[in-house]
Amino acid sequence: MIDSSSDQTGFARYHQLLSLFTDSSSSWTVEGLTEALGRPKSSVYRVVRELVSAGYLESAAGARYRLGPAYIVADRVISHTDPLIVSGRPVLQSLIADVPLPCAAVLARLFGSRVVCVADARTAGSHAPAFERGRPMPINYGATSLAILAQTRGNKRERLLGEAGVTDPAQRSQLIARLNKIRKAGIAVTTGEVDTQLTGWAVPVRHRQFAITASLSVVCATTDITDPAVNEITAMLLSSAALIEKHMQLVFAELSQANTS
Amino acid sequence: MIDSSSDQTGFARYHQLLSLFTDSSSSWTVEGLTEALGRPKSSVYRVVRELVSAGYLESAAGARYRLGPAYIVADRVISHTDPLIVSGRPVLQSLIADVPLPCAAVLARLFGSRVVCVADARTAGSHAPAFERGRPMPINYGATSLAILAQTRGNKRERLLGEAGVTDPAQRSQLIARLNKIRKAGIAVTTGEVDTQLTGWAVPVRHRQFAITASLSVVCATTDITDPAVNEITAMLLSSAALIEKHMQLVFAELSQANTS
DNA sequence: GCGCGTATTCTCGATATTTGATAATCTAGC
DNA sequence: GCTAGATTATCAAATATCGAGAATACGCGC
Repeated sequence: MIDSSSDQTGFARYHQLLSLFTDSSSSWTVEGLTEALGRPKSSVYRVVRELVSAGYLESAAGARYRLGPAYIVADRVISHTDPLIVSGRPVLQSLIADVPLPCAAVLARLFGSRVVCVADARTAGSHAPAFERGRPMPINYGATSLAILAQTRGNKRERLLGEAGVTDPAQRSQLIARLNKIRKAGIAVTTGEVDTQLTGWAVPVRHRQFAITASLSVVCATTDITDPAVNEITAMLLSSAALIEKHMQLVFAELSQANTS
Repeated sequence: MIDSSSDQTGFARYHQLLSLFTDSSSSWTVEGLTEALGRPKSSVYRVVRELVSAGYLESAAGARYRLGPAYIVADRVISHTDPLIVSGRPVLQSLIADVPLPCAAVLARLFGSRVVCVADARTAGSHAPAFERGRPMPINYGATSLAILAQTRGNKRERLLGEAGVTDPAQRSQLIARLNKIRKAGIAVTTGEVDTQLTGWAVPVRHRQFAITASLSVVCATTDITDPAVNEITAMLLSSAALIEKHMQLVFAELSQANTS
């Protein structure tokens, strides 16, 4: 497979190669990379060597390469410093503790034209939802994604819908109607859209100055749900999201002060 | 601060900038980067823009930038596919469940001239050890690091000692004597070397074909320790390490088969 | 809304870097 | 030790980067 569409200059040269490493293709030989990128072996070797010495790749068994520990290190820096994650993590913990069912809590945000979970937590007996930390998911279904998409408008939303492949006009207007409802209700609820057995509730999480567009969700087995539990979940989600936003505001205020001093 | 020592070519140009983002300096303005890198604003802007569009950086409040979600996504790929992590994670869980004290378990490996934890687990009542996932630690003290350093020899060890700043001859020979003892004993034990209140036990974890040099540790509060617990911990560590190595061998066999078919 | 100061992108010729075919070297397995 | 495959070195041509300065976009206060 030869990718001749985009050019091979600047960071894209490295990014294209690194993007090839996925769950299903987690290690590559130089020969494989050569074919996938459509470039000569000597060039691929040079790029690989540079990435290895920076820790972004490392050599594995059988003349293969895989992603290196630099990512683990950077991920920790993010986990410790990202305002959304730092503000959200403790709230996720208390949220799953307070929900009266086995459940998972998910804090997710936009990444390009997809949604990625940045922090999650689960009670002991719960099922793992498809939204797990670091896994990019489609933006156009599932409560977690819809709660994010519902916050967008105008050009940005158009771009997202286009990149998500929502082209059919009927499908498109149906989705937009759904998003409007979600925006009005302040909460998104979906059953079996992402995980067949699970139901998700999601509310928006925002911070204007940080330019954060995110969502907070609770996911439970559909068969476990009771009416009083739904009421509790809804209330807890809303207050938890408010708590996260408030905490982000604190972080922001500290940062502003640090900047001026 | 101007860094004019190493050149600004190839991936290093991006890596140097990305390396500036740490726990204590998790967001930068372009002006700050300009000073830190000693390059003109227009060049820094270009590099930043490229990294933002790849998701390696993102813009934050107050004209600042921080590490982007690409790292979170890549970290998940590693967590799901790295043979050491995949083989080690379940073992860490059963290890902390079986140790009769509140404790943490740490799976760590070399990264450059430092040691990085790649997976950890803790029982409820335990203290968090300094070795946490993704945090680079010195190679020349603490059971976790020493168990790794003790596996090295010759030039590689020399390089590591040099880069760790072990230059004083007395200090150096003392360390080497320690490493030899550890290698003979098959286990490293240190008390209060990294965390003042904690004691760590660490055993080597290896895989020849994967070129993996790692260690598996248990860390407990020093005051909790009892003689029978020490015996149990030692035995469990050794059998757990063997289990991880065995599982990695399985992964390796599968991979080999996949390659030839 | 309007204007202002700052943040960011654009422009473009000189210059350093990347490129890639090939040769040389290293390495692991036998 | 030998051999096949993996990796690095070489070098002139092609190309991207560099950086100063101009132009534009953006956000905030009025």
